Amino acid sequence: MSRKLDNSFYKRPDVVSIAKELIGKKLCTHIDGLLTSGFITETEAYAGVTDKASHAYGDRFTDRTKTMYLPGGTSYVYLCYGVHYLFNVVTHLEGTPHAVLIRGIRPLEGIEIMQERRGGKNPKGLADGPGKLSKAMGISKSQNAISLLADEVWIEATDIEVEGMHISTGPRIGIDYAEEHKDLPWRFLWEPTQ
DNA sequence: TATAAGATTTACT
DNA sequence: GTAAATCTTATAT
Repeated sequence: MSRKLDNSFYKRPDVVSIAKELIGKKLCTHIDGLLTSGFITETEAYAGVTDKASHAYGDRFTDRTKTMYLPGGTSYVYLCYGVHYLFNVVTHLEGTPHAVLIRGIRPLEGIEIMQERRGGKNPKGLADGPGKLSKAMGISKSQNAISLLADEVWIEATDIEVEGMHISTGPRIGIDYAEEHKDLPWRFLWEPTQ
């Protein structure tokens, strides 16, 4: 049974709400014939041309950022520091570079596969950062600009009780250059009640 | 054309 | 706690 999120979720205009609602959803990848999935625990919203922290601030349109201008429901995979891939979800309509950065997940299926991809580390800290997450799930540049409605990378709804989840907010990470925008509470973090 | 800095992680001191 | 790895983009020659 598929509970895959579709355009009615991704194409809404409020990227901050989408970022918050993605917490607790299930991120799945089916890459190189291997299935992995995990609960999304940490996201950040990037609000296109008006957000100084976004690559697309001021309507910058380059080979790298053009993916953010695609319609909602598209993946945006970006190579950071020349070393790590960061996975984003493009939202809203074509021509509006809104995106949600997936910063962390809690591994669910394919944990052994993730460990192997990450070099045999223990499950703790397997995918608790944007670069680690992408590596654990097999995401690389070949997953850039693909549809999240297809069968390679997608997000499913879950049965988690949203009301009961503890979601904390705070300023985004690693964007001190964004001046007055750096303190916006657009980072969402799921803290499970163990 | 060349240089600097970034939505990070890892290893070493 | 500090530094290195190493690709893309923006700014300066």
